[in-house]
Amino acid sequence: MLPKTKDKDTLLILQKTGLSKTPQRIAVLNILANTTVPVNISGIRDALEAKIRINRVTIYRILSLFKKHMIIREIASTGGTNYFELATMENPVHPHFLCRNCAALSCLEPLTFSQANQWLGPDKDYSIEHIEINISGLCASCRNATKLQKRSGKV
Amino acid sequence: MLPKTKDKDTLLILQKTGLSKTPQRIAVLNILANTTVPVNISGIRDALEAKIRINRVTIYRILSLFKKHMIIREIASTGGTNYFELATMENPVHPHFLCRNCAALSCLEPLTFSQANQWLGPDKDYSIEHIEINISGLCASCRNATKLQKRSGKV
DNA sequence: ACCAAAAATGCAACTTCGTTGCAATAGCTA
DNA sequence: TAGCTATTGCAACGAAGTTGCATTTTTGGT
Repeated sequence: MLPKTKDKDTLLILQKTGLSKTPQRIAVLNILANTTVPVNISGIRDALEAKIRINRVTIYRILSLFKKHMIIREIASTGGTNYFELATMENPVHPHFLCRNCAALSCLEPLTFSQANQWLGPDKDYSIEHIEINISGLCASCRNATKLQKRSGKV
Repeated sequence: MLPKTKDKDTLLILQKTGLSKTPQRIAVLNILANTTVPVNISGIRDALEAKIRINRVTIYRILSLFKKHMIIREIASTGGTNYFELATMENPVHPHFLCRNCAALSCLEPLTFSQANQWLGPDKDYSIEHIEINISGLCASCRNATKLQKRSGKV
């Protein structure tokens, strides 16, 4: 994942995004910036517990705010617990590896599809058992609906 | 997804897997076999409501049983609601498209990584905004731990 | 530095989700 | 069909996530 980020940098992220610099937001962002692996909500709560008094509702609100502003990415995983990671230019979208035994989620090297073939080569340090590809965006009908709305001036 | 499956076929699936043919299991399997898109739990509950009296706990148990026996696959999606689809040889692992507007999940053609490059070509019927790749299996340390356990005869 | 407006947080309550233990019921085999 | 075993239903529980509202904190202008 990312190299360790200084607290100063996380303040900059908030500033650039135009979000107010509250202690809670800084704390959450610091956790995401200084972890080597993506963290899920309970991991974030645990990490915060030692550092700051924060309501669990606030964590949810901060995470969805960060996600909305694309400061962080959410990583889906079967079983319901999703993970979060910092979304910076130095940390582009990349595959993840979820161990079915210890449930640890680790980051793999970013790869283009053309690289993927050779990348999925012989002996990697994981036993790959399942590859899941999820693509999202707008389906045809929603895209058309959006266009129509724009034409007619609706929001 | 799959072509419509006859009720007879779903009975065969249970039989081949060695699971008892209860009305509840047949009903759940029929829903998964006769949908054109993957369904999430609430979709399954809605579809079942009209057909059979079934406890919600039973649905969870049946789904995890089916998953354990690899009759179905679980598809992760950000936001927490996961989807399920039939896992047959005619329906191999394939990418999915999640519309961020209507939340409909549809199936894309199965593709090898080497095909992916050209497949992600110019005008598709989706606006692709995000590609998520999740790979799972065993990480190095868990794999080694498993080996050690096997050697020493532990389960 | 201070003050007012706006924004963010905390709190309480609520809904939904998923799980577990146990009793009742239904499926399977002889 | 009788009896054993597996499955389902039920009740209860804990965790997850959301919402409305009161309180506190940021922010920006003076």
